[in-house]
Amino acid sequence: MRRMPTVKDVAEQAGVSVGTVSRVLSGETSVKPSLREKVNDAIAVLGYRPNVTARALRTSRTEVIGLIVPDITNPFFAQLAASVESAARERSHTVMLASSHNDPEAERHHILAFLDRSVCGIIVAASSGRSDLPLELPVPIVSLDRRFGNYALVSTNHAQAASLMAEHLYVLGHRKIAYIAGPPDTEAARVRREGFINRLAELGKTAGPADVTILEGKFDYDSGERIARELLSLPPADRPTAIAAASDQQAIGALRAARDLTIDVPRKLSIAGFDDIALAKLVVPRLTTVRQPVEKLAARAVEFLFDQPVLATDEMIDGSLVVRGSTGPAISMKPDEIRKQHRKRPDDAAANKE
Amino acid sequence: MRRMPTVKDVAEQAGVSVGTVSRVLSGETSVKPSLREKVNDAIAVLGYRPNVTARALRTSRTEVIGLIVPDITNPFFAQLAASVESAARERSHTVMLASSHNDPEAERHHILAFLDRSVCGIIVAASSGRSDLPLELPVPIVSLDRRFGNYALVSTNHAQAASLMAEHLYVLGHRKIAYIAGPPDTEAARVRREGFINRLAELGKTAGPADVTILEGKFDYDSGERIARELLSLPPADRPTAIAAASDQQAIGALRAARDLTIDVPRKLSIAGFDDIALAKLVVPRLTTVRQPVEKLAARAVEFLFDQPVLATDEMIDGSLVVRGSTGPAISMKPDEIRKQHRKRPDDAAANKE
DNA sequence: CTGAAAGCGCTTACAG
DNA sequence: CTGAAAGCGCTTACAG
Repeated sequence: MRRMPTVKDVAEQAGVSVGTVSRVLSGETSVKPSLREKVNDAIAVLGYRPNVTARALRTSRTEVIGLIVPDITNPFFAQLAASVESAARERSHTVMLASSHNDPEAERHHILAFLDRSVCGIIVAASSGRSDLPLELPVPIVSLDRRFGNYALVSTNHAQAASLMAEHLYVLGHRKIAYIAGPPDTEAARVRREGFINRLAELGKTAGPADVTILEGKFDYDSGERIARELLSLPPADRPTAIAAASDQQAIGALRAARDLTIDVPRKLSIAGFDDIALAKLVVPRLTTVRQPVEKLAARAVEFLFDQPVLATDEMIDGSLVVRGSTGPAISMKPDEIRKQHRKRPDDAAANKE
Repeated sequence: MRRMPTVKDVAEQAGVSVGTVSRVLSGETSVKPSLREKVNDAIAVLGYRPNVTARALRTSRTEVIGLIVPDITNPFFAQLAASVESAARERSHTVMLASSHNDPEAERHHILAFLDRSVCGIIVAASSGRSDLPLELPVPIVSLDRRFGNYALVSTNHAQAASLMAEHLYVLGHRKIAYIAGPPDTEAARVRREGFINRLAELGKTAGPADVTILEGKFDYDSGERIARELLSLPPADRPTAIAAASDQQAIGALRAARDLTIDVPRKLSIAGFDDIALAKLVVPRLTTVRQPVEKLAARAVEFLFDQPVLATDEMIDGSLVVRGSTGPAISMKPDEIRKQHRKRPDDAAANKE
């Protein structure tokens, strides 16, 4: 519990003024090498570490980035948080992480708390609720994955990514498809959903229309399981042959439901997710999904904070299809029909992994 | 980007001195009600928010708790982090979260960064590597789940919890058991492992010894999958009838391996985990595991910071067995034998869930 | 009960 | 190139 050494201590030890100490600390080139050396020695001897609080007060600038995610318990956001931290570290910035528990009130609270601590920028993956901040912010802010207020958004190209999945299922011969959407008050959920059905509609003109049912839920396991259970308790003739979900968690929940009802995936039912969380390749069968470019997203969001406010435009990064074991040909289709379909879109395979 | 109002602005607006403003802010009772009201009005009018940086500099005290976890991407720690945040919020404290990526160097770095920001206390779930901090800390620090240095530890009673699992498997008739341990440089891994084999040894004296093989891995999915794959590629006669893992992630990896080798769980092989992460009940079959009392752990760790340094003794909280579908009777055992075993420990059922 | 003043540890014009 | 001094926004003895 000793008192920490200050610039004053260092100055005394080195026989210079505090101004000089401060200058070598900030790397000013104008300091005479002999003094610089003395100061550095003193710093080493005393084990001096600058007081960032004092520095922040003086300069009203810190090297910490505030990050808010809707739910740190969601593996996608955990991954995103880890990636943001890495990206920040590369610029030798620290990140303060807060979880809003999908509560706009908590979100607002955290933003204010960050501001109180004079973070140098804020990245927020918005909660589902309608959120807006009245006051003008003194620091750059950017939305990540889910738009917050009207701030610029760095996200996966959800429409493109979702269309990849629509295509995949259509080409496999599915014509009766259920889509488990995310909460409609999130932009990502809306865009994914539109991307999915629009592509399906387009394709419908080429090789026969597909029938798609949309069910809304949250992004979590439980929603997926509950909704899939409902869908699958329909008489077999009315059931979809494929279920696409707006998140891997939902898809894994759906997998669980199919399993409980002893419906064979992918033989009788295809299930696909969105995100490509670590778990996707561990479930049985392994989950076909769309990969979000998490590291790139995180890196761009961090860069955004530094580049502001020159560019304030949204940025989208393409997702990629990852085909694994949970999707397969539609049951009603004969093998040669499938082959025919596939020939129509030979580039599909390029996007696959594993 | 407006200048934020300060105590001085509030003082002017209210027609009092800054000292008085500060006093009403800190809730001092000595302020005359009429002045207090004026000040509160001024605060409201200006939308004043105290500058926590200045306050921290002056008092060298903040209301933020630093939390370091080895890997935020691990669902157990994500859950732990969320719980710590809740507990902190109840005391109107904020938490700064950092992930060490299991790197003692990063861990050290983060602790110093926290200290630089004068957090009021630090909770650390230690990385696997040998970690120690030379300097005396100016704030209380407590280990959570995994001991850091020599600091007091709040953790699940790993020995008790692991013994619960040993018992469960033994009673089911398993006599050839593999244990996937965690990294031996973590205390939790060592204690779980000892708790498991000790209890098995004890039971061995009552109804015949059990043969247990120990394999070491990390706590993650991949380790579990890799180790299980090795184990299960032995000739059937040499295979264990049950695999217990030191984490749910390992167990889920093992489940995956069993599935790939088309070994029926729990018919031919029982698999059990440790933690009870959200996912445990979603895998197929649902995972039998030991639940760690995450909320209680988090709450105690936070309290610890406030009570320090009066008590500096370790605190352990019991875990509980959660029996689901991934464990069953050993294949070699006849049903009536199992029933007999179960009668010996009728209290076992009380711990079960679902 | 309240105001004036010192000081937390820095940084940064301003002189020299 | 370097030192002395002001000041960031608070809190808290110290007077009165």
